[in-house]
Parts: sequence; structure tokens; C-alpha cells
Amino acid sequence: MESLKFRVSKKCLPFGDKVIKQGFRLHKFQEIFYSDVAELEKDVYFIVAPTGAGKTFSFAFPILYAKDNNYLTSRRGLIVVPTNALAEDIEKTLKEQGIKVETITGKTLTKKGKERGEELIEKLKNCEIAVTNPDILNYMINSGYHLPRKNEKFRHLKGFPDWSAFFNALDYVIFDEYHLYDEEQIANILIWFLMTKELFGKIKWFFVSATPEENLIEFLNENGITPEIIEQPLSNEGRVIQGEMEIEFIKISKRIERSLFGHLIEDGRLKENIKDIIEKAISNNEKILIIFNSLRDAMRMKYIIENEIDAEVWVNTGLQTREENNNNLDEILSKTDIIITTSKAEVGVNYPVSLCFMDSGLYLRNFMQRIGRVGRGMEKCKIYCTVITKIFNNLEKHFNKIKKEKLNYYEFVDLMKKAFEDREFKKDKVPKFCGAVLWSVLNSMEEYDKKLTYQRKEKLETLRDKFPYYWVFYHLNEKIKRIEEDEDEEIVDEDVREELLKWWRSFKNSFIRFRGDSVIWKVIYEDGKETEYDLLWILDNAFVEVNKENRTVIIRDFREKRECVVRGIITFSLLDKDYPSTIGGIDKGEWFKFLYSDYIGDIFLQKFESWKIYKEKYFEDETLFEELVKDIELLAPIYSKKRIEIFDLVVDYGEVWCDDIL
DNA sequence: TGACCCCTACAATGCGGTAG
DNA sequence: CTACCGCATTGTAGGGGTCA
Repeated sequence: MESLKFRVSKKCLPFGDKVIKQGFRLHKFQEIFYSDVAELEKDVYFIVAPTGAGKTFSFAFPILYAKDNNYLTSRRGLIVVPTNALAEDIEKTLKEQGIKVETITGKTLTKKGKERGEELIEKLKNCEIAVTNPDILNYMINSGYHLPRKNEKFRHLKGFPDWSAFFNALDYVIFDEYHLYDEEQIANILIWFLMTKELFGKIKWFFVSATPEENLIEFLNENGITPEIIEQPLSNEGRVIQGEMEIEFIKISKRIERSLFGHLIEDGRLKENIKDIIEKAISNNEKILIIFNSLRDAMRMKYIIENEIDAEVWVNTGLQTREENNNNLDEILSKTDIIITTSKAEVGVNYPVSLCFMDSGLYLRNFMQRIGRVGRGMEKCKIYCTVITKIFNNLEKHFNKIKKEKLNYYEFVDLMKKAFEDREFKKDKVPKFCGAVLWSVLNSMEEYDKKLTYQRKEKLETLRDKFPYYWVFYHLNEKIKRIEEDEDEEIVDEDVREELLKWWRSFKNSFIRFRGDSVIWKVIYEDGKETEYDLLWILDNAFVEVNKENRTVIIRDFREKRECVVRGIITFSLLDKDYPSTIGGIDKGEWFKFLYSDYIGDIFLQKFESWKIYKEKYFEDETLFEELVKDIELLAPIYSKKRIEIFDLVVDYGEVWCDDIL
């Protein structure tokens, strides 16, 4: 076993000169928040500060500043975070500062129908800071709360004429951990920013993360917005946020160990030397954190450790997120010896641990987030990290140039940047998505009939020419409208008309979702524990019993490795010879392509090709057909997996094919 | 005689491409 | 993504030689 070991000196944040009324001395990055936000020079600020720097703590500072200076009007902020758990965490922190906080998530909104929108705006107006997720924002901005449903005429919501009223009540917006969003999600956020700037102009936007996204900053610059970047310096003096780290990188082969799991386990048992390390730590009252890349590995590890070591084990992964959970976190943590988790560890919750085994994660950002979780507020910590050969060799090469046994934090970050690759951000995708999102929002505003909404919509239309992709949608929608009105089959045969309309509805709907679509079923595992999870993942990674009537799966055991039980999906989101269309099925290549690539424009085009051949004859109006086809083909670049709504799964349990799982 | 080096053959490992 | 293949590179055991 090859490994590389070195130490990294403790990470400290220096204090600035500014001291606030409450007696805190501020760090540099916090000073921007403790100010009159309305007077800030720029519209957008990027805050770069490491995990543990006290970001959350400073999110309410604009409000404290207004109070401390006896402003007549108070300030209101919105914090947007990628997970609900993080939202709850932030709520707790800010409440301790005496701030009126409302968490707005699917769980805290209790009303249904028309009243849900009213509940949303009421919650916002009742607080000084609202914490929410981007999904709810996206739903709102695409008029999800306003558009009438079946049997309704129009929705006039109390105090909520349209989505812009929500933003009108805000002075500043903070996007926390924004590095987790992909190109399409970033495009969404940019459009929200541009639209509100067009309408009000007073809102200040903060993007906060430990790892800045250079490409996003570049993109803003290219579009005439110059954000200010505030980077928190580190030093050897000041507040200690992470103790000295001793890191051991362990080279693993893709073929043999495959992952951390293979490094820790041999023939289904913990390796002796690993067992010794863990047992010694527990007897010293240390807590241990184990982070896997794979959820399956995490679950299998749990069983093995429980069998071999006398310790309290707590597993916290995506599988547990929706589990009924009455215990509070502090309580769980205090009695736990070993925490097993996955990439879920990268966001939010802090564990007081000083010993950690981890898979390095896919990219630099994953690794940095994981490593930032260990040794918070401690003197020392020890980390064992498995890396694939390529990264290990990079590490070794660059480490040998430094030849130091102990690095300072900067040298460490620099070395990691050289060793790891970072995620590729496809910048050229962003303007296209911006155009699409803009169209979706404006189109949704068309359908409610308030004069003021029309005025706002007109104002927003000035943005259209910034993103020409908007017009692709506009023209396509015009043609579809003509087809919709074509009841006498003058343009197209009725059946084809119906499927075209159904496809367009499904396509439009995909913009109201912020994330991809998945089939979530109830899952029962470990003698009755109940949760909800992605059915596709469960079928591929576990041995299960399926109950179709109750939409429930019972996990009997986890597989040793992923199997391809699900062979494809059925969807209305693609136009194909047969409708609905199947992705995968007998075409294995297509299925793997779908599973493992972010963009599926070529699958879309391929299927559309056969649609064209088979459906052309049903069109009376040939010119319209030609033009329609051209427009639809232009959609290929924004066919990410988010466009696909899953109607059914195609499953193969062995010999027998069965495609009616849902 | 043992320490060391060189060489060779074969094994192991790694890598890039491809198909499913 | 994973399995597989062919090819390239690296690792290693063991033979053989030299030298002190």
C-alpha cells in the first residue's frame, strides 16, 4: 500500500479593526454585511471564506446594523440554501441573535392550493430573515402559486399580485454554498437577479462559498455586471477554526480496492490494523467520521462495524433525510462514536470529530468541503484519505517539489489545486438556459390578468434581447398555439396534435422544477425504518421486495456493487416514433449514455429524427411542419436530464422483462 | 563470500479507447 | 459508469557478473 503523509498547520482567521455594538470583533468578510446594504456600491458581492469562518453568523448583520443605528425602516433578507437541513441549522443560529427568522420549505408551508401562496408571502412579511431553498423560489417565479388549476378561474392572492411582490419585500438576498449548482441552475439564479434588478434595483445579492466559481464571475463580467469579490485572508494568528491536520493519502487502484470501502474491508471484515486505529480512538473518547463516495458502501460499512466493534454508529446519508426523526441532532451526536456518511457531509451540519477516513470525492471542491469538516475548533486531527492513482501521482510529483513535512494552509490548498481536477463549468450553456428561463417566466405571467402584472412583464421584456435564445421558445410556442386551435384538423391529424401538445406541456413544466425528476417511493429498511428515496437507485443497489399497490420497497440487503436492474425509463418528454418514448430498454448503449451524461441533446435529436419520418404524413400544412421541425431541433442544447419527466421504469429482474413498475 | 549492479523475461499495473 | 481489450510502462525475481 502506497501512501503519502504530511501535516498542515492550523487554520486561523485574523480579526479586522471593526468592533460592533454587540462586542464582536469582525473578520474582513463580515464587515460588508455589517453595513447599510442600501448604500453598498455594487449590486453583487462574492464572499469567499472557508468552512467554519462564521458565515452563517454574519447573515443577519445588515439587520443588526440598521437596529444599532436606529434606522426607522428595518431591513429584510432572504437566505437561499441547497438543503432543508442547512436551512434549519441557519434558523437556529440566527434565532440565537434575536432575529425574527422564518424557514420556508415544503415542510413549513402547511396550507394547500390558493392559500399556500398567501401563507408564503405572509411568512416573508412577518420576519426579518427568511431562509428557503431555490426550489420554492423557482416554483414561485414561474408562477406556480398563481396559475389557476382545474376548476379555478384566476388566483388572486392576498398581498401577492405576482412573484415580484416577494422580491419587493427584500433588501438583500444571500446564496449560500452556491458552488453546488450546475449551469442550468446558475442560469436560473442569474435571471432572477437580472429581473429583480430591472424591476426594483435596490436588492443586493451575495454569493457565498468556500470555493469561488471563476466562470460565473467571468460570465457576469461579460454581461456588464462587475461583482466585487471579497476574499477572507487566513493567517497563523487570530481565531483558530481548524486544528493541525495530519493527512495520509492512500493510493487505491480502480481495479482492486475500488474505494475507501476496499481499503478498510477485506473478505467482509474490518482489516486488523484499521480496527486497531478505530478502537484506540474510541477508547480515547474521540469521535470518528467516515465519508464514502457511495451510499451503498456507507450502508454496508454500517453492518460490518456494528458486528465487529462495540460502538454507537450513526449513519447520515440521503437515505435518512426523509426518515421520521424525533431525536435532535445534539442528542444523537453526543452519544455517537462513529458517524458514517456520504457527500451529504459536504453541506451544513458539523460533526465534532478528530479522526476521519474518507474517499476524496470526485473534484477539488468535494475534497475541500470534506476536509473542512474535520477538526473544527480542535487542537489536532488525523485524516486518512483514499485517492485514485492519477491524483496520487499528481500529489507525489508536486509534493516532492516542496519537500516539507509540514505545510501551511496556503501551501496545502495550492498543492491540492494542482493534484485534483475541478468540475468543468460549461459557461457557453448559460446564456441559452437564461433565454429559456426568461421565456418560461414571462410566459407564465401572461396567464394572469392583472394590469400591474402586464406592466411589470413589459419592463422585463427589455431583457429578451440579451438572450436571443428566448426567441426560439417564443416562435415555437406561437406555432404550438396555432396547432392547439386547429380543431378541424386543417394543420395536423388529431392524434399527432394531441401528442405534440402533451410533449410541449411536459417540456414547459420542466422549468418549474429546479432539479431533475425522479421516482420517489417509500422505502423500508433495517427492520421497519421508513424513509423515501429514488426508486431507480434502490433497485440498482439493493435486493428488494416491491409492493406496487402501496408504492413501497423493502430492502433486504445491499448489493456488493451496482447492477443494472433498471434498464430504461418511459417518458412523455421526448418526441419519438412511439409515444410515450422509451430511453434505454433494449438499447443498452443509450441507457448508459442517459445515466452518465448531463446533457442528452443527441438522444433527443435521434428520437426526434424517427418522429419526423413517421409523423410527417399526418401534417396537412407542410410548411408549418418544416418550420416546426426546425424550431424543435433548436432545443437540443438545453436538453439536460432535467427536461425528462419519468413516467415509468423499465425493469429487468433477470430473465423476465417487466415494464409496468409504476 | 557478500554487496552491488546490470540484464532479461515475465508479471503486474496503468492507460486510452470502445462497447454496452 | 464499468468491463474489456490491446498496448505501453513499470516492477520484480532471479541469473550472472564484478569487485573488494
